[in-house]
Amino acid sequence: MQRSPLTPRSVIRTAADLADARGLTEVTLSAVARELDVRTPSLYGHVRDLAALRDGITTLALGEVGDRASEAVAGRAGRDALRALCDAHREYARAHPGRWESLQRRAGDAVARTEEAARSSRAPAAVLRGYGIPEDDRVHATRLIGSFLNGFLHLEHIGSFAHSAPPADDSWRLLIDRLDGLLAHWNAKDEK
Amino acid sequence: MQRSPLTPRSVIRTAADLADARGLTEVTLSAVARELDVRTPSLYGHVRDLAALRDGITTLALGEVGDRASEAVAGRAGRDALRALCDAHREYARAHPGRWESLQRRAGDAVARTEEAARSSRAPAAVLRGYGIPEDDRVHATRLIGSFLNGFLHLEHIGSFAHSAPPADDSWRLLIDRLDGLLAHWNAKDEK
DNA sequence: CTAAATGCCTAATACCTATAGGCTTACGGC
DNA sequence: GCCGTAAGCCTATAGGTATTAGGCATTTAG
Repeated sequence: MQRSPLTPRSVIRTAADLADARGLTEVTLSAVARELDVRTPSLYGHVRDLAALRDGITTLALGEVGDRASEAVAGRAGRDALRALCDAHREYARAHPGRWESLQRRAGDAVARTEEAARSSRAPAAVLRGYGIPEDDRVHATRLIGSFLNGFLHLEHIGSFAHSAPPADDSWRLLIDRLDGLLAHWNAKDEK
Repeated sequence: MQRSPLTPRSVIRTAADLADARGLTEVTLSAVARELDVRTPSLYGHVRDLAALRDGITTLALGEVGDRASEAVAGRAGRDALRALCDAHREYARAHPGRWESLQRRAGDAVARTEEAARSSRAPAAVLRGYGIPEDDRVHATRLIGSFLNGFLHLEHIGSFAHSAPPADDSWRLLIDRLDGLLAHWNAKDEK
């Protein structure tokens, strides 16, 4: 039987799919090798080690989520853009729980220097540009959105909202609009 | 040499300390056993398995952070209380990185039903009580604070803020005050 | 004083990562 | 067309991990 040849890309893709299907902790070289119908040591020709495989998943996810966010934000501004940005992340987290998990770990230094990492920060920056926030405060606002997005989705993912009413969905809509208000009146607040 | 006897508590404490010292992923039954100068299988008399050990760390951390938050919040209100709550969490995350990490995982169902879990939700509730937020919106505001706190500290922990100026500290102060403003004018916003 | 229970131990199994070294196949220079 | 080489898989092996089974000594209870 013909097997499609192994490549770093195909190995990492398989690992990412496995992560989505069974959780990031189930991603082992053994499991990936089984999936590819290959012996474990054969993978070492394509990825340096397990850490590199995980960093690969992280980089892949970073690029994917960045792309989707950029697409979602394109052509929108203000509240619409903010909602689209947040929803894009949330949908990605739902559709690809394992890939999302891979974004929640401390990755190798190399990951931060990838083109994917740079790409993933463009959408939030674009959204904020529409709010007229002073240059100096932009980074803080970026961190606010990042923190909220990350925190909410993470808490939702680990089930923190699961056992209390109302559904997380309600909070999601409401809080995004509150954040929109905060960003829209960022400067006004100073005058109080 | 006299060894202090093993108990579920002492095993979990040792595991938690190990997590703080070397990271949660380094917490293995082997490592804990080495630390306690005991053979690995001996631990099974005190913890069911590795998952239970991890859940034990999570429960311990939940209780500790909840206590510190409650202490910090006691006798304060409004912005002071919010700052104290946030700082208590941040200081705990810094002093006990491994225990903090243990709060970021999907824990067993049993953890959510512990007394510690209930205790840990009291401080945020107390803080919000001071803001005059309508009953129905309390839970959303709680989730906002939880999301921000969790997200910010998590991103800081994995190093997301490390390679861009200004220091995370600046954003921390500023964003907490912004959130205070948002909470303080929670109702006013409706009338815009 | 003895029997049971407690609490640690050794032994064994089944995975896992990782390295070393061998076999097969395709391909380019001659 | 032949042969050396390199790519890409393989087997074998070492060492670390969780977990279970069963043994032995010491403490505790009757």
